[in-house]
Amino acid sequence: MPAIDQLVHTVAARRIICRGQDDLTSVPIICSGWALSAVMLPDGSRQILSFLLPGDLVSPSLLFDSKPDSFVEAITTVTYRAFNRLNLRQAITTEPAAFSALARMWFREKRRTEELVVDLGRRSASERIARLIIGLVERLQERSMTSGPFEVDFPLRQHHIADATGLTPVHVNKLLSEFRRKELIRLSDRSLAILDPAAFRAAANLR
Amino acid sequence: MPAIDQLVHTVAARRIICRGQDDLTSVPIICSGWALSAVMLPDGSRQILSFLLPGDLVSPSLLFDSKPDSFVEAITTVTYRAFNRLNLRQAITTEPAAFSALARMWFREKRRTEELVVDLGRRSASERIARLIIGLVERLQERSMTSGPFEVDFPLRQHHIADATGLTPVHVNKLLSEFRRKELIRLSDRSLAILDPAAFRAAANLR
DNA sequence: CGACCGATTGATTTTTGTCAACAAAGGTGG
DNA sequence: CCACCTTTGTTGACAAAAATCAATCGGTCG
Repeated sequence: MPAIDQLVHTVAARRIICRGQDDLTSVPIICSGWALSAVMLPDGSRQILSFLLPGDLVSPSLLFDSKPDSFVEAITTVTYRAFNRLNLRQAITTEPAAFSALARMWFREKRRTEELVVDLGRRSASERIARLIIGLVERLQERSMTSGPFEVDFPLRQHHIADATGLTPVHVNKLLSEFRRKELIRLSDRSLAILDPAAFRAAANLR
Repeated sequence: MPAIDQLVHTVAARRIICRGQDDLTSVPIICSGWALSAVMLPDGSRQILSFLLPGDLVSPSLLFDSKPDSFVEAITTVTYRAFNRLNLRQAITTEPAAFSALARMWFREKRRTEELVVDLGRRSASERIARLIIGLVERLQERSMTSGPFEVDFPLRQHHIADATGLTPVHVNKLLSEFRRKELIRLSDRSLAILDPAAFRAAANLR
């Protein structure tokens, strides 16, 4: 990744944006598109830690250090802006506002990661999938990235859902089919609609 | 939890030290004993997020905010020191050394949580248990809390291991029995020894 | 003593993964 | 534009992993 500040970069779908091992001189912020942050295991399987949407800092912790075996990959075509790492770090230590902004981001990320731990540790496969979808829809709503009341563009493949929920793609497929059969959601052609929000939240064990 | 700074508090095993909902005026640091941080689910099951050993700050994020449904519980008798939250926060924003100390703690915690995500999402039950045990032994070694080369005091009950690894106590029991049968570990009377470190690490898929 | 907690074990069920086959969609190079 | 190849989604049969249920037993603590 080039180190030039402020320049907008474009990455095609399925390409890697950065790896934990890279010594990063810049911190990317997503401008458009979806990305994922994941850990690769030696056996070839992987665990997605988070999905990154426009406005997301690519791992706040990258400000300080990198992480082994973790990487960020584009799901759709992604554009991002690279900010100078040292400059950001400087801003954080000198400006209180920047510091608390960072603290808030860290906080949100931490909370999301811990919710993921709870989901993976203590919830059923269908709960995990439903919660993942609802969480993403809520984040898209916050960004006004909706195409209808409960309808959004949804570029994830079933294997993304599998890698995020700790399941196999085949099993994800079967459970999504079941959600469709029960008319809780509609999902086709990269478009998702939650048809029965109340019932779907119930399936996710929310509210 | 009283707000008096620097005072050492004592909590009996199985008692709650603090809850996320509490508006905390102080931040506890464990002086002796083991504690756990966990999330409770409505159905009564729970997910342990981390075990706290002497020297650990009870959730660095408590410096800024609290978290719903998460709580800290004593496993053994625990003593902790309560530090004033605002003072600590002040120190962090004014002293660079304190700031980077906090950043490092945050970092370690983040890394551990993400490793937990990977374990829960992508590893088998026996790998999870072995990794949990090895991680704890390593942390105890760092603190010189060992009673032999690969031997430590180990106050966890099987249900603690179950709640940390997202398994049932019954299943944990069976897998621990298998580790014992294979003579990888010895575990009885709150004492743990890793008899065959190489084989046990292999079971954990480490190194 | 009696109640509870924790560990253990076996039988059985549920959940999830694996394997295999196939079809639709989409991109690529000729 | 077509032929080919890869990716993605789908389905069914079967296997493995883990949960559930149930019973027992030994401590520990009022």
